[in-house]
Amino acid sequence: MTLRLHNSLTGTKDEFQPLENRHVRMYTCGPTVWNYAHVGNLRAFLFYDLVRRHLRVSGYRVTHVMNLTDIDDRILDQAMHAGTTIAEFVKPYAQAFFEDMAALRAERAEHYPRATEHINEMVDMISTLIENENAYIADGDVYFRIASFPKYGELSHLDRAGLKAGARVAADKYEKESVSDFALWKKAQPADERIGAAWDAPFGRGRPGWHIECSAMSKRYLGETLDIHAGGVDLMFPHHENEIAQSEAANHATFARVWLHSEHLADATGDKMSKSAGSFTTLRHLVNAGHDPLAIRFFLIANAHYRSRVRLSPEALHAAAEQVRRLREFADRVNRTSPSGADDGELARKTADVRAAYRDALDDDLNLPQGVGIVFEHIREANAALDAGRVGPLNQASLLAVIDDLDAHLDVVRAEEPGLAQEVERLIAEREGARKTRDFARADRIRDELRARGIALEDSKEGVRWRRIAPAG
RNA sequence: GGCGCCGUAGCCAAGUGGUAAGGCAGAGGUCUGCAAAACCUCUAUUCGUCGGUUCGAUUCCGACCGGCGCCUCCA
Repeated sequence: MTLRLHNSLTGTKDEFQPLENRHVRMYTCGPTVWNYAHVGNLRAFLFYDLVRRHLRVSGYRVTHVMNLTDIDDRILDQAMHAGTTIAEFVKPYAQAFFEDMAALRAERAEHYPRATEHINEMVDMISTLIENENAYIADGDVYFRIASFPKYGELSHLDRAGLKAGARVAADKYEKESVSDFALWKKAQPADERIGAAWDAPFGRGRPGWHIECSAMSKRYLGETLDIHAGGVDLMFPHHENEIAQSEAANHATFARVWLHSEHLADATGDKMSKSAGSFTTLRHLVNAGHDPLAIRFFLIANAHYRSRVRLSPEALHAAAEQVRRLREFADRVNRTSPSGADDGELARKTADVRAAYRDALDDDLNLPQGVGIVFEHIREANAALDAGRVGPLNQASLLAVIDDLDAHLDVVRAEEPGLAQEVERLIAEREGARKTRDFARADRIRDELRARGIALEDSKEGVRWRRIAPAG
């Protein structure tokens, strides 16, 4: 099967074909660094990670750009209150974003452009739009003239005539020609100067509107036409719609050929997780509550398909952690096996089928949950074969390949575990001594102590194994 | 009001016009000094409700009930 992706523009799963052979240009909407990212944001970012990983697995070279929005109204407000410049205010949150991404094992994008470092590109694009009469200046602000772009609304399939009258459309504060026209540039206010949020431009000193950064920066790093543009569903309108209008009006070229949108993460009550609504959870919250970042990663990308809503719950997180544990357990076991007998032909055939089915699941609009199910089913059979000693050298190699296939997307199995503390080794040896003298009370006491500290012991024919678990209690 | 999504076992969840993957939780068993891990068995005659199309529908169509999203802060 070839890769098919659900394109929001067409509303169907379409066969994916980049413009340039074997090379994909992808732009994804990154964080606005005005606060810590919440796990809903992180779900979208890990979705981008899944896309790029599967593209690479599929043999493409990927140039992936993810922006950091380091100027917007919220940042201005917060910096103003904090009495700092926007650059200073944003710093810890930008750093936290990269820390979160690393903790969740997201691959790094090729570029992480920041809005404030690309003011020139934005000014150039706005100038072009003004020249083309797609934009106009009104009292020092610059607006995009939606009436000049007939395709407007094509992505979100919104009929502007049907918009709820007055819904969240602020009363005309400026001299806009139409309420739907959106700001490309906002005139500098005296307070903006104090916090480093104003720049010179031919059309007046000010700061960029929200949408223009993505149009300008994607062009700078990826050219006029993107193969893939991704983001959360809530960005479809107006953000992505506005990006299309700006870019296509300025460049006279298709902006993005495939649009991917990931669904929301809901909070425990089932409502959308949202900062403004006050109900959101950060990665830090979950980690402090004892959740393993890798279990969180699994939950966010493999518990449900990216286009369906998921509800964050302790039960779901626990189930994810158990699945990660089971995968690691299996990989470890296959690694430890020293195959003695001949290969099992039936097992070999099934393993090959599973690898193909897994690949097909991912090719079908990145259906990782289905892929995971396919692999787990095989793990049960493989474990049974392992129990029966029916695993030969080729079987072993192909079982490891199944795990590698899965881990190319999941990346939770090979992630290294912390080293074994010398004290733990000493305690294990001590317990072995006790067991040899059949002093089981002492042996059990040592095992219980380790368990309380998050180390589980397992006795097997090959010796004592240990692994990290959530500390008891 | 406009546009759209969802409703599958106790929980999470995949899925197909031909008779329900997988995981978690739970019960019993094998193995073990006891455990753990692993495996085996069991846990939805049924996919929100009611109609329709069809030889056959969870899957297509319609209505209804329930939950949710977007309609210029938002991943």
